[in-house]
Amino acid sequence: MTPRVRFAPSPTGFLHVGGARTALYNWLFARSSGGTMILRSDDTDEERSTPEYAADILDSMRWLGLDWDEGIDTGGPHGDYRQSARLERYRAVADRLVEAGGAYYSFATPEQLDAFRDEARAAGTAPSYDGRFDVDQADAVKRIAAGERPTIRFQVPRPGRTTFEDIVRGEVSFDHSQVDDFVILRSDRTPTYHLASTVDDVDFGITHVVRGEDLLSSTPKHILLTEAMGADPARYAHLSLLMGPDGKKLSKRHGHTAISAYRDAGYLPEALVNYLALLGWNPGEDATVLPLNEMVDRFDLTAVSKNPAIFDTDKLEWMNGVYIREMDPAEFVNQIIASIEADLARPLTDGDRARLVAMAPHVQERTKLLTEIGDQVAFLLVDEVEFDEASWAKVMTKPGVADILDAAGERLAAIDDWDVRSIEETLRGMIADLEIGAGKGFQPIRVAVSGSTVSPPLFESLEALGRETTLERVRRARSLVG
RNA sequence: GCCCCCAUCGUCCAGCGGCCUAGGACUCCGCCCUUUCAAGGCGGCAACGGGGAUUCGAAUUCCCCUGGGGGCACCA
Repeated sequence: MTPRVRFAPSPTGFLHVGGARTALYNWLFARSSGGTMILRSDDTDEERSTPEYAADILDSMRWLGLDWDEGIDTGGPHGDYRQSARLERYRAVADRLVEAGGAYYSFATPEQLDAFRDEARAAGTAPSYDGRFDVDQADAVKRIAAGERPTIRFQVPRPGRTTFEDIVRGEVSFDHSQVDDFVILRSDRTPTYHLASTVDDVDFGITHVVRGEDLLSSTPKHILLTEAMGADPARYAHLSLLMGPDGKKLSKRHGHTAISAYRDAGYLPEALVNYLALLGWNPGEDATVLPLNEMVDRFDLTAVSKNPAIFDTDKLEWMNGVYIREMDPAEFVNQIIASIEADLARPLTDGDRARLVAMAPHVQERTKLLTEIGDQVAFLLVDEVEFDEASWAKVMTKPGVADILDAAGERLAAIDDWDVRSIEETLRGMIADLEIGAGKGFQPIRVAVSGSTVSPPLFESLEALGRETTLERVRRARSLVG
């Protein structure tokens, strides 16, 4: 039997890094085992679900390069893969369970339940509801006819115990005294997560449930429900959760955790996916940077780490730099032109484009985030440079700067062919004649043309800038030096 | 409170009874290269939470403690 796995996000929020990692592990498992990847929408919470979140999840999945064989948008043999479209099915399962005696109408009030839980807690026993307020099912029909709206609860066999072999954790066991008679159908006859999710897993033939560890203690419920439906439970693999830098569960408090926020911050999907994969799995042979297709070859669900992992942006940033450097140069140019036009909110002139194209390879080498490119190349696109205060103070107030700028202006003006080679030759000749070092001789020119002590390589920058602009900027800086 | 999971450098991962004076990557710090900044090269700092037990021998097995995480809803 070929594996069938699913990623089943709830459209009550953006796709965040934790969810994306779960999706990725499901995807890697499917692709490495010749299995089927299914994308489902667990949207039974009408209140909190929104179309915007649903769209964000799809967009983010696609952006990351994670596709699916069946599911929302793509369809498949099981019809609609959104739970909101399958409500009748869940009701039918719940009703049949009541008929078969595996579930019961519950009229227990919230007050009763609260009181019971408080007492249990105080007594040091498990606060799991065991049906004690619903012993009498005989008049359930009458009460319903009279207008009461009960929930339907699953009857957990007690005493009892559910034990299963988790693929990443090994044997896990829960005593049924810890498992409450959980609600499967609410009083408004909408299904709870436990019901909808389990029914779908059974109906869709899911063989492996790969999900977050937060669902580990709900697993007995899902196994019990599956068995009550007369089906064989899937294999379960519970992934440890992702934490913030403070060791706490990753949340909005740690800043943006949405995948789309990383896209906007200038990360490459390849880098994000690579980094996420390494959070809890190691491909062996000290491999760190490896593309999705190579991960597929090496992926092994049983080798996934049990430790919770901290989402650490330092390493992600480094990896992003690696992927940027590995990018196809032409693709890099396209990316930066698009992103800079978006920043400037205007189309680039032909001259701007030419300058960017010339500079691109040198920028590509020193970029960690796509979003920082704008600053690096700003000097190529403005009419007049703005001088960074610290840079000016550091180099332009030194003695001899005026002479250096004068000499540079003079010699650069005399160049016949304005290219890197002659620019370098000229300026090196200048510092030799002036008997000064490269640092002392070149930094004033750098600040004059770029506004900062930090810039892409000098000779290449001058070439890209063009003779006129270069000379103009050297003159202006010279006049400001006094 | 009850239950479940986890425990190696600051972080992510190797290690699955002797090969460990614990390895790699990120970060950080030096040095080299160098026109700045990066990149790259070389080097360095840095960890088996504690206590028992098993064993000739434990990072590796078992138990307890401690610590961290998760769950205990008519949310998912």
